[in-house]
Amino acid sequence: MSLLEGLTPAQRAAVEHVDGPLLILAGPGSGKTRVVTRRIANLVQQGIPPRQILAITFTNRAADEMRERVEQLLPESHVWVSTFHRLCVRLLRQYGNVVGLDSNFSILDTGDQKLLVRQVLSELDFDPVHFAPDKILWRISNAKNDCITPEMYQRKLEETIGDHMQMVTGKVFERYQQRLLEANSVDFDDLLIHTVTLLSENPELRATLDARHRYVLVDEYQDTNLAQYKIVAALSQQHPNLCVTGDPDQSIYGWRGARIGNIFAFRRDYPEHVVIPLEQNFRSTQSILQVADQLIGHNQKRMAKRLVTENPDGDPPQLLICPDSHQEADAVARQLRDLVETGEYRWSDCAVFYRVNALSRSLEAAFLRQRIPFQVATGVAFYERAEVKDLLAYLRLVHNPSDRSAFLRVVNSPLRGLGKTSQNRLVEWADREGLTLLEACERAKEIPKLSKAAQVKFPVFARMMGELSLAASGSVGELLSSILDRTRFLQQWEAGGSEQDGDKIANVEELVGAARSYDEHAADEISLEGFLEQVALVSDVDSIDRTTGEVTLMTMHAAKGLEFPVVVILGLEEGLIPHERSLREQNRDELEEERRLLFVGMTRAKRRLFLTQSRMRSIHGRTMPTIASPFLNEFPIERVHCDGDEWEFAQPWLEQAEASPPPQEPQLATLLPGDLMSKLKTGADLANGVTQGKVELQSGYAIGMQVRHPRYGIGTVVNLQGMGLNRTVTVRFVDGDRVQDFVSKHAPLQPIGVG
DNA sequence: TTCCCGTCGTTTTTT
DNA sequence: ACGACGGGAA
Repeated sequence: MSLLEGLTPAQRAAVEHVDGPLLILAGPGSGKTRVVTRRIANLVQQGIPPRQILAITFTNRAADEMRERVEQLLPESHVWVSTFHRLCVRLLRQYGNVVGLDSNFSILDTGDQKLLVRQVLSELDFDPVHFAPDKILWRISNAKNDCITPEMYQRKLEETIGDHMQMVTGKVFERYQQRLLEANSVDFDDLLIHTVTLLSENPELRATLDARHRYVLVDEYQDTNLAQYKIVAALSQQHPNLCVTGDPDQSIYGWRGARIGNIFAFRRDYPEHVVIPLEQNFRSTQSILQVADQLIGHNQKRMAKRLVTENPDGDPPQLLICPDSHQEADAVARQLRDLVETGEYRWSDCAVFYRVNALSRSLEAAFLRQRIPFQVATGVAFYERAEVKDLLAYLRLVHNPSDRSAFLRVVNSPLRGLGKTSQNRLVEWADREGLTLLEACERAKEIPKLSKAAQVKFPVFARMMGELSLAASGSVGELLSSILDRTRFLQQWEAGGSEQDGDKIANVEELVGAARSYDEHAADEISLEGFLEQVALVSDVDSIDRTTGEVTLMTMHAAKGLEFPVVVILGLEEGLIPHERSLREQNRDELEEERRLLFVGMTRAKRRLFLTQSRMRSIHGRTMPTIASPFLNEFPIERVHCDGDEWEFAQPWLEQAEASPPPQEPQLATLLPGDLMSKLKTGADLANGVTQGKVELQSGYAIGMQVRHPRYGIGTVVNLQGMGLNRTVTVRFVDGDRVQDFVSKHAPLQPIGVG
């Protein structure tokens, strides 16, 4: 098969590009993965050694998909496809000593991080109630994303009038970082910033890696933060064969430091670059694309760009309006069931997205009630269970004996009478003597004021840990079971026999199973490192399996990069979409990010798109009336009232608001150099030409008119609202009490006379 | 040292 | 409404 088969001219140009920097501006559904994988295959066909090609993604899922698709085109090619974080782990395992890390460093999860901040707070004598560890951690993480070191943070603090929280954060940051290094540990952000340091402070190493990875590809470039940007730049200096793909309209990670500007800066950074916009959408129907396009058109900071497709019109998107979240969930379940029962869709074709994870609950309940098979994208949940984390901490401690977080997690779990008091004495003494906690255990007798019992038990614990090793066990699975034996781990719950106890035992067994399957998979390259890395770097989205025949439930963030024939987006309400945090203090950028998020959600849909709005929603346990999302005024949509009669009360939130016209010309000229701008405008003009070709029809409906709908049968027009594009016609159908609004321009209604 | 109970805060999104 | 955390009792 030719690599160029079935491609548009733009796609073909991207696939054929070999040397030099390339920016692919890929709108949703534009066949980006297809183009990127074929381009990789083409590089190899042109004689470039696969080992010189490095593709970087954000999620494991994206990496797996890309790797698989490259393998299909080029079996046994072994192109390196990795996430940013894995890439960094790999570099740091090899060269981390330069930044003070031993190759067996541990990766802390958020729970460990929080605990560490708590410890640091207490060491520094700050009140953890007033200075919430979460918030401090958030600030530290933000600083790290911007490559700000503790010293820089402190210096900045001296120059400005920082608030109290900043001062505390500065102090905690410094000590936190020091503690991490002492424990030979890193947090997620460290993986990136240590790599940045590594590359910037070692010119020869940087040059070596630059030469080794001559062809670098970066997916979702609009979501890179400063650290990631620097890593990519460092690998593309002497050999700037850098290909980045992205779409500014799909930038949804600004809140965690992503800089949408990185994609605009590409031209500045690589003046000899080529830009290829992929604007044709192969995924969605016209009518879905139209609403998404109108929505995103309301963003001010944006490149002028239109979405075009040659796909059929399809069914118009609908807004399901429900009295409360319970009925909302039922309505969604019913809607999906209806679609599946037509035989046109399978459960696995359907997905439900929401802004916050909390919204999945009512849906899960409804799906259980109605016996609809579903899976929720929450992979981390398993690794967050206490018993699982404990066992993993044992592994971490075996692998990295200086891992303090792991030590403190397991030293008294299962309970062995080594409580807080004894632990504190141990830690204090170990710090004074400059020993690791395990070393201190062995010399427990020397610790002042330590109870007799603890003086005996600490060394016993240390001896047990000393006897555990991967070498002795042979495999991770075996190592785990010998940990289970030695610690009598399962005895904690075997006596109980309650349901929760059973769950815990089952979780432990599942982890052992995961370890054994890792052992098999890794074959002769079994390492504790490999297994721990695998579990440390999983994310929610990695757990979803498209082959199980189930409806998928996930956040809109997690949905990026996926597509489904049927998509439902829950909770189009102010405070939810857009999220209330983006509404505070008139933060326009955040509001635009919320709009992009909804845009991402909508553009996942191939054929059917449903939005929902519940008129009541309980938040923090209190049930409150909701306000419709302001975004609903930005595109026309059919409204379906999912409760029987309520519609007749002219509730203000039920009325079709005038859709506000999109602002004339998005202003982005300052961010966007002329060349790129003109190319994009051409595409936009083209798209405009297409839409302008359509003639605006007079609606031709009247109240009382009988109409026929291909799906819902015969009904009566009961209301008309709005003008022009947004003219809607409300029909009450004879069958099943259904009342529905149609955008009259698209309504598949056939007048059959006046009743 | 552990366990139980009451109080408090908590919610964005993720590698 | 729910879970985490802290304080007090066993």
